[in-house]
Parts: sequence; C-alpha cells; structure tokens
Amino acid sequence: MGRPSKFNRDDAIETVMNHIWQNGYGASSVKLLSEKLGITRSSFYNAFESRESLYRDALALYFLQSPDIALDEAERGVPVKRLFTETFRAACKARAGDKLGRGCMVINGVAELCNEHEDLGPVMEGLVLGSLARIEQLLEWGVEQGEIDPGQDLRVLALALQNLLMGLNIMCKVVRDERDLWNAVKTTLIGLKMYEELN
Amino acid sequence: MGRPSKFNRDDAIETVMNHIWQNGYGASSVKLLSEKLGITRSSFYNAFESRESLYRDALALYFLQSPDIALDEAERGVPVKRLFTETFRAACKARAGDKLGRGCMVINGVAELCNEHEDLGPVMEGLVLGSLARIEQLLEWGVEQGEIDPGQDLRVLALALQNLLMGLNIMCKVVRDERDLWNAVKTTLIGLKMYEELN
DNA sequence: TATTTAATGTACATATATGGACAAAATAAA
DNA sequence: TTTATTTTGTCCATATATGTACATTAAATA
Repeated sequence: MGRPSKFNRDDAIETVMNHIWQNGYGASSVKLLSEKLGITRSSFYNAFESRESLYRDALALYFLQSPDIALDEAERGVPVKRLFTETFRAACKARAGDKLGRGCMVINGVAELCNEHEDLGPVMEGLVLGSLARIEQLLEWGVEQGEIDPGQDLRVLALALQNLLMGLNIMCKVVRDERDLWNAVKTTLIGLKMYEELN
Repeated sequence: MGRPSKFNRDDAIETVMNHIWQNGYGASSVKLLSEKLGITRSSFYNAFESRESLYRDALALYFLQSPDIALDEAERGVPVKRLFTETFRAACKARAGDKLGRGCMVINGVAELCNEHEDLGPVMEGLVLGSLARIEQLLEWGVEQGEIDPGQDLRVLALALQNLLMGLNIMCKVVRDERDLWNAVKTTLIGLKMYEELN
C-alpha cells in the first residue's frame, strides 16, 4: 500500500476550506496552504492535483455545513414560507455568530471570481444559478400547495429572495449584530409575503 | 520645475480604478499596475506613496461616477421614494450595462477586505456604514415630509434597503439581464413600500 | 549658460510563488 | 527478505513581488 500519508485528507480539505473562506482563493497560494497543512508542495500536488480542484472540494464541504443547505434538502410538501423564514433566520444566526466575519464562502467566491477567473468563474455562477432554480422550484411547490398566490411571477420572486440572501452574506461582514441582520431580512421577507411567524 | 511626468495623474488613477474594479485589490500588484501605467515601480512609489493610498483615491473617483452618488447628492425636501426608485433603477442599468460584469467596486472591496485587511477593512466598513446612515437620514426626511409612515423603524428599513443594494451588486455578476435585475429589485422595493412609479 | 528641481531608470536584496523531476523513505504483500 | 507501491523531501529553473537607493535625465528658472 506504499508509504502512508502524513496527513488526513478530509481534515486537510476542512483546513483549506477555512483558510480560503477567510482569505479568499487568490490569497491562498499553494505554498501557504501546504505550510498550513504541514506538508511540502510536492505532497500537496501529489494529493490534490491542483489548487482549483481542492477549492471545489472545499466548496462542496462548505455547502454541507452552510445554512443554505436546508433549501436543498427540503422535499415536496414542505411549508415553503416557513422554510424560507427558518433558513434566513438560521443564516443570520450563523453569519453573526462567526467571530471572524467571513460571510459566505460561495458569495465571497462569486465576488472574487465571477467574470474574472476562466475556470472558477463559471463554477461560482453555476452555484448561484442552481440556488436560484431551487428557490423557484420551492416557490412552485408553494403555489401547488396553495401557500402562495398563483398570480405571482415566481422567477422574479425567486430572484428577489436570492438577492436578499446574497445581500445578507455581504452585509454581515459589516453589520455584525444578529438582531440587526434578522430585522432587516425579516422586514424584506414580510414585504415579499414570504415570512411566517415561528413558534 | 524639474523633469516632467511621463503620465497624467488623474488618468492614472482612472486606469488603476478600472483595473482594481475588475481584478480586485489583492490581484493588482504594484508591478502590474506600474506596467499598466507604462511607468516603473520607482515612479509609481514616487507619485503615489503606496498602493493603499492609491486605492483610496481610486475609490473616491469610483464613487463620483457610481449610481449610488444620487443618494449622497440629494437635498432635504427630495421625494425619497422617487429617489430610491430612480437610484435602484439606475444601478440595475449600470450593472447590467457593464460588459465586464464587474459589479460595484465598493462591494467587491467589502467582500475582499472587510475583517481581513488591517487598514483597508475598516475603510470599506466605513463606506458601508456611511451609506447606511445616509439612507436612514433620507428616510427621516421622508417621514418629516409625510411620505413615509411614522410608525416604521427607520434603522431597520435602512438596513433592508442597504441589503437590497448590496445584493444587487453581487447578483449582477451572475444575472446579467437588466430586466431581471430590475424586476427583482422593484418587487422588493414595492414590498418595502419604497417604490414609486416613474413617468 | 549654469543651476535647481523633480521624475525617471537601473540596481539591489529579499521573499514569494509555481510545477515538475527525481531520489529517498516507509509501508504492504509476495 | 525481496518486491511493488506510494508518499515524501530536495533540487531545479523561472517568474512575480516589494521597497529602497542612487545615479541619470529633462525641464524651468536665474
């Protein structure tokens, strides 16, 4: 089975995720990441193929523990207004709770890489468009379930919600108080008729 | 008065503004900027003191031509709902009209530098908080003028509007169609009761 | 023309950054 | 113990990046 690895691959991906989340992709050189992992660049390239592919792995890991994942995991029949309310509420809590004020790793990547990085730009764009399509699907379920007024333009409403989420993920870098964030988000959700009082 | 400069200072600031706007602060090294300006690093440091101070100059220039400036230039007595509607409308047009999809230079800087860069982080934070305070002031004028319901929490409403603006400035990197952007923003403005039909 | 002044060009020292080549080391299996 | 396998460590060549030092150049002025 050859010489054993000096480091644990999953731990390494998590370490890299946290570093890029905080510092950005461009500011995370292979030299820096390797030193953080306690390995040589030689081992880095041997284990990870490239910084780009490792970034993708880190993004995937990030998503698993991000508040947005609730939107992905929901199934047909879910009360959608409640789902949006709870998800946005959890996002405010998570963003304000992060002492480092890193915001959202995906949105950071969108800001840094979209329309700029040849390979990763389209990746980030795909993540946003995927999220948008998912929100629209949830809204469709909401209409089917009689929760949402059928007259609404769901694509536009989905864009408004996606916009709200993106704004929150930038805003939280400056506005660090959870109540401030939530009050702002809640006010917008109410305006969009997507808010449902939680118990 | 000594040897004449090889370049025009104002033109240089504009060139640097456009480069950092597109590529970000970290990805704009002194070497790169100097080469773009057609001068040596030696001349760069002689003329600009530091990359940081030049970035601040570039930010100031950026603001002068950004759609947000309308909020700053408005005076007491301005119809505020109309002002917000027009400003957001102009922002959608400007963002979608930028073929490079650069978004907003300030928000790009917030995403990259806040809670990360020792000197420039607080600068970006100050710009956002300044904008927020300005929006709240406009809302106060709106209440005084009877345009806005006095029962509203103006700070929260200001946060919601700031959030909307920040979201737009990230969203526009992925959603490039002006009507999509405007429909989303308009829907939110209506929800916040800050929309007024334009002629 | 000589002097003053300010920008420019070259050089230096050092650190970061990339990615591959290749030998050495450490384990499992034959 | 030998062999096969895989990771590791070192070396290489090259490019980027920073900030300063100092001589040179080109203009305005006396």
